[in-house]
Amino acid sequence: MELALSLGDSSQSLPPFLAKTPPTPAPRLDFCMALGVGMSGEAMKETSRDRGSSNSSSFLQLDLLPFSPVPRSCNGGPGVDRPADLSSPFPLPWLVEHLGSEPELFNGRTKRLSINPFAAAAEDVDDAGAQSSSPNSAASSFPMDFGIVVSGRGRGRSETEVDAERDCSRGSDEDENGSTRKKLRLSKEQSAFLEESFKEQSTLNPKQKIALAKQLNLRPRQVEVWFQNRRARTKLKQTEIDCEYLKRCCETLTEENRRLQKELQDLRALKTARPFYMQSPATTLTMCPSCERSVPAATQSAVAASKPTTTHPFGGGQPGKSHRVQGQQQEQLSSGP
DNA sequence: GCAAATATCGCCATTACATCA
DNA sequence: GTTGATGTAATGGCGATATTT
Repeated sequence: MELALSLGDSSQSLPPFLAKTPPTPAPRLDFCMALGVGMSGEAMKETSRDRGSSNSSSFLQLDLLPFSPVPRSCNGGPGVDRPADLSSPFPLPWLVEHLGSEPELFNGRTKRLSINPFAAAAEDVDDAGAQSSSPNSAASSFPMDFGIVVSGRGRGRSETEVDAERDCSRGSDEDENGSTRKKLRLSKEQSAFLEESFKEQSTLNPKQKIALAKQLNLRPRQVEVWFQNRRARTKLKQTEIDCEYLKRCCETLTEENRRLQKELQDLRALKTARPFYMQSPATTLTMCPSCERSVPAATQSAVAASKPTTTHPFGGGQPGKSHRVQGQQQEQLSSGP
């Protein structure tokens, strides 16, 4: 599954695969999301390691969040409101970029596919950002002090450097100034956009992460962490729902058990009062599927005779769901107090 | 072809911080 | 102004998987 984010007039400047969807009635500036579907989770994982299959997906364009932020730092520079992507015939450069791309070489050999596209993307993003992005730009639409710390992973950088960078981004408690990094809260717009992205897909491949981070003026690691925490919240909520459901099931079963115990007690009392009733050979009890009460087969057959289409003594339920209780209940009834 | 080493990713538990009552 | 509760960004560890050596 592919998720592409683009900023600008959703009715224009779309690649051919996006042109399938009806354009918005009136041109306007907003976020566009291109979502490639038709791929399983495993396939998606696979795709994240091999971006070459992007063009086999079908895409769906979504218009999202007209209030979504338009980081000025992502566009052509000070005073330019439209992002650079708008001028491109393909507003989803990272998507187009890998249509038919070949595995790249690193130091004379093929690098891991999971690294290369990411590296290339990071480089591209970095390149784009280098000329347009000002990490701590005061002109940013976000009331935050985030910088795009999209690193230059990829060609020309060693894996050690890449690793050190990830470790740095994952584990460091100190920023470049040596001061303890404060916890930063995402703006409502950023959270809303991430939420919309999460609704479309709960995991991101490296390129989507980069693209999303660029759109939101966040570090890719922040996007990654947000999705991880969001998945955890979803799971927790689902666990609570499941727990509640099981609790209700338990209560129902407890009540049912209580009812059956009482019924058994009644039957035993009945046996004591009318012992001849139990002298008949192997009485067959049938469980009513709707009311779940056991009834003697005599009653059942009498009713069944009048309603030949069902074995239900009360005229309801399905024959196949009736529970025939033989022997065991007979024993239970016989071994009463 | 196989095993060890390495890289990457997601999940999880936990911490740390911001916000609110 | 202080405090405790709550929400959530961020961290570190671990296992699974893929790739490289």
